[in-house]
This record gives sequence, structure tokens and C-alpha cells, in this order.
Amino acid sequence: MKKFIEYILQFGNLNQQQIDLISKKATELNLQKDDYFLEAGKVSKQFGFIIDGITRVSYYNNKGEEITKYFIEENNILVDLESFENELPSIAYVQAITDCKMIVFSKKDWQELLNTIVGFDAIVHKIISKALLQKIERRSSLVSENGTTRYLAFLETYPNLANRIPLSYLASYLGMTQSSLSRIRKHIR
Amino acid sequence: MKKFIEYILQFGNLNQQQIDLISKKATELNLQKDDYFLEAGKVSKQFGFIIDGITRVSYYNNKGEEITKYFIEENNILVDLESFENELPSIAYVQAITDCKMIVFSKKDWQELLNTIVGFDAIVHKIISKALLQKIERRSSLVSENGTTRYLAFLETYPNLANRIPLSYLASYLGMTQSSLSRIRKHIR
DNA sequence: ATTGCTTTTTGCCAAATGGCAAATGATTTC
DNA sequence: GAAATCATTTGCCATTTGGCAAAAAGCAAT
Repeated sequence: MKKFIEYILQFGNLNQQQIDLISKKATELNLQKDDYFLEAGKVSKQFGFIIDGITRVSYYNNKGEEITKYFIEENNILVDLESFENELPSIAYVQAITDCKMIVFSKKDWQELLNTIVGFDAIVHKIISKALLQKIERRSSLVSENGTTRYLAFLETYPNLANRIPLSYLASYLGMTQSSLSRIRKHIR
Repeated sequence: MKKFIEYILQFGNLNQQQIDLISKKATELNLQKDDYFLEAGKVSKQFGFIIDGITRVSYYNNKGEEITKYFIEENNILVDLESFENELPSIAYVQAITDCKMIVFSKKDWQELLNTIVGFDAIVHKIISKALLQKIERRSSLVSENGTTRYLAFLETYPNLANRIPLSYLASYLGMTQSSLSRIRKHIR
């Protein structure tokens, strides 16, 4: 829990009473490897924060291939905004790719915190903006480069992930086949 | 101006007095083709909305190539969030690629509106989230496909842009060379 | 250790894309 | 309208990547 509070406090100040209030609403959630946090078609009911572990967000393209859209690792929020805020069915899967320890808030509790704590909405706005901007950056850097460059960029963005995630997920994230990624890896070392 | 008010009202309700307040703070800005709305290194001072025209956001990659990161067309907000909110120098260029008619707000006026109009922050939050999510989607669809598919996806996303923007911008946006794009176009029709 | 299962690597060849330069086409300027 | 400038297309060839299938490696259960 401390980790989450620390994370929040980067974006604005809260007094002890407010922190306690947030803590009281938080629930710990443990996911095992391969468990789903959210499945396409369902409405996202929880605002999450990853204490420990890695998840991935994926969808199926029109050829039926499963594409990993991004990886979200510890110390990041995990929420399908579109679905959570507007109560729409999600179009993505969110899956743990290692065992994960998380903190989650129900929509009701989250709303209550937003209504109760003065300035919390501003903090949340900053958190969300930053998370979204980060996604754009990470995703963007994958477009205009060849496979090798994309893989190297991945290594920089996620320095300690390369060996913790299966090749197939990584390949689809980088927009190439498993074989290509395997060859690129071989060539690099 | 009406266009902008209509746009805002999609995201929440405002009374006439509030609308007038917003209108009063708005300034019209006209950019000519190739003018810059924002340049890398400078701090974004304006929150903008495009009434008419197309802009592009670009940056230089580590090979010195200019990459178009996205196109932003009429009926969309135009702001470098990172720079505008935190008063940091921008890392991107924002350039008109056709003549543009815009509405802009100074940071000071925008802040004032946020502080004065109850619920405006919630509306702005929605507007920004939606814009960022849209960017992610558009950018994402460019990663995991071959050139032809990416170009076709572009045509769907921006149905009336293909003939209004130079090949070079589009090619860098799609992550391919001009020659490749030219060949793909030829092959499609 | 053996078996069965999954993941990763490799080989082979075809298709797509990049790099470069020349040719063509379009637009502007005088 | 001729010249100059810029944008787009094309040709040629090298490189990268994809598709497919087999081999190898890793892992878990017995």
C-alpha cells in the first residue's frame, strides 16, 4: 500500500486523514500468471495499481491474430479508462504474465474518493494524463523503425522485462513474427 | 466559435452565462500553410481548437529524419499537454499543413475558466482523455501490420485527408519510405 | 531418465520494403 | 511560357521480413 501512496503523492499533496481514507477503500488483489484482470466484452469495474508483476493488454486484429498492445508493469496504474469511466464493454484483454500483486478500488469507492477528497480529481487527472502520454510515446516509437531498432528501443523502455515475457507476446508487441524476433535477438548478442 | 461550443457540450452541460464566459476568452488564430503552431524547445502557451484545416505533429528521430507522429484535423483540440500543463519545453513541432482557422486560449485565461466554471475541469478532463485515447488507437493500429494494411487503415481513419497532405508526411507517419508508399498507392487503385 | 508439451530457433524460399538515383510530373516564379 | 523548384513515380538491386515446417531446447510430470 505504501507504494501506491508514494506513487500518488508524486502528483500532489494529501494529508494523513486523506491518505487513510484512500487506504481504507483499497483492496489487495493477487493474480496468478495468465489470470485475466479484464476480458473483452466485460465492463471494467476496478481501478487498479500494480505493486508487483507484469501485465499485458491485448486484442485480436481482423486476421484473428492476438496482438499485445502494451505491457504494464509494477508501479503503474492499470485501468481500461474507456470502459471504467463510461461503463462500456472493454475491447481489450488484460492479463497477468507473471504473478501480480495489485491494489484495486471499486468504481463506487473510487467515485466516493473523488467526491470526498478535495483536489483528488486533479491528482487523478495528472496520473491518467501521464499514463496515457506514456502509452503514446511507447507505442509511437514502434512505428517508424526497423525490427532491430524497435527491439533495442524495447530493451531501453523495459530494461528488466525482456527475459520475463514470452517471445510470442513480445513479437506481437513489436509488430513482427516470432521468427524475426528470434533472428534479431540472435544477431544482436 | 459555435463549432467549439458544440464540441464542448458533447462532454457536459454548461449554461449560457458559462458559454459566454468561454467565448469571451477565446481568440481566433489563423495559420497559413506551413506555419508553426508550436516549435520544439518552446513552451506551449496556448490551448487550441481547430475550426478548419489540418495540422501535423512531428519530431526528429535519432537518425535526423523528421517523423510525423500524428495528424490533427478540424474539430479537434490542439495542445501539447506535457508542455502546456507543466510549462516544459516541447519536444515536438506542430505545423499547419493547410491554412488553418483556430480558436486559442492563453494559459492564464484557460486557468481562469477552470477555476471559475464549476464542472469545467470535469469536461476538460473528458476532452483530454478522449483525445489521448484516440491518439493511442490511431498510433497503435500502425504497428502490427504491413504497409498496405497500414495505408488502408489510414484511409479509414482520415477519409478525407489522403489527398490533402504531402506524400512525405504521410510516409513518415505510416513508418515507410516515400517510394514504398508511392508503390503501395499505385498497386491499390 | 523418459515422456509429453510448449517455446524458441533455424532453414528455406517468397514477398515486402529500403536505399539510391534518375525520370517524370506539378507548381511557382520571373 | 521558360526556368527553376519541389513532389512523386519508377527502376534496379540489396536487405529485411514473412510464411511455413522441422529441429532443438526448455520445462514439468511421472
